[in-house]
Amino acid sequence: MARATGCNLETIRYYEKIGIMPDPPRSTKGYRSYDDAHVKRLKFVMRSRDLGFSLEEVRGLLGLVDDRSRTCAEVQIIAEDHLTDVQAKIADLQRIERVLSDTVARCTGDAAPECAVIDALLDA
Amino acid sequence: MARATGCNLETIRYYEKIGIMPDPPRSTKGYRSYDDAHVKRLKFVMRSRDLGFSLEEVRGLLGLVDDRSRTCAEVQIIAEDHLTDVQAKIADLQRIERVLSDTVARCTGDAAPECAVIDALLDA
DNA sequence: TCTAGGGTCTGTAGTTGATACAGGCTCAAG
DNA sequence: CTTGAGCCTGTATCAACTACAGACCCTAGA
Repeated sequence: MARATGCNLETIRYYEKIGIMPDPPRSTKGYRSYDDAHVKRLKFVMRSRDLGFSLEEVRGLLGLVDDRSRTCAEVQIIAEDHLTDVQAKIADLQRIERVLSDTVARCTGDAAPECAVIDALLDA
Repeated sequence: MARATGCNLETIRYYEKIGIMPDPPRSTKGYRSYDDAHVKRLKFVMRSRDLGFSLEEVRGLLGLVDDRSRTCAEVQIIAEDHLTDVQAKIADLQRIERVLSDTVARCTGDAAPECAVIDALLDA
């Protein structure tokens, strides 16, 4: 399954340990055997993680996948909360980017021991 | 010093343990006593962390503060590397934001068990 | 003088999301 | 029959803290 999905082997076992992935059936020698449903679930997890959902959020989303009697409204809440988080992080990073690029621009970059970046950090 | 800087008490001791902050002199009963230089250094660390520098990067910056014979060019390298990282993170998050907001927009948000977000994660 | 409350001290464990072994078993090819 | 690869479990490690436990210490009020 690691090869099929590109997911790290240890990560799959980690997901199993924390209950994100189910315990798969084992061969007589104890080897895990996975089927298409496992692969599909893992891909779901990977895509969710790639979109920045935390494992707890993924757990919530999986609960909604597993129990299709639950509603779109529940999913919407999780996704919108996450979207808000992402937007806040973007705003934060953009602020940082502004400060950094302003300061770096004032850097002469020469061999002198005076530096605009250090000064900004010392005196801001 | 925690009160003076707004830094968590445990965090200050953590910085001391890992060598970001120097071991302060102690009273006879073993209480730490800090002076203005400590406060200034801690504020430097806090501002650097706030700008997203890792503790290792902060350590590098502090080295340049401590040894003013070193150059502006060295600082510029650290700061520009970090700026590149920040810009990459912003781009990543903006991609995520696009996908998320597109998907959430297709969410009906009603009581039905069908959900555009789940479908996107399942079938993408 | 006693006591209650807050502060400080050290040291250790927990957090998130993995990743990296160590040490052992199994399996297929040459 | 060996060699190399793969799998198994379990534990340790990473960043950057945070949260205790259990022990002191210090000051203010009764």
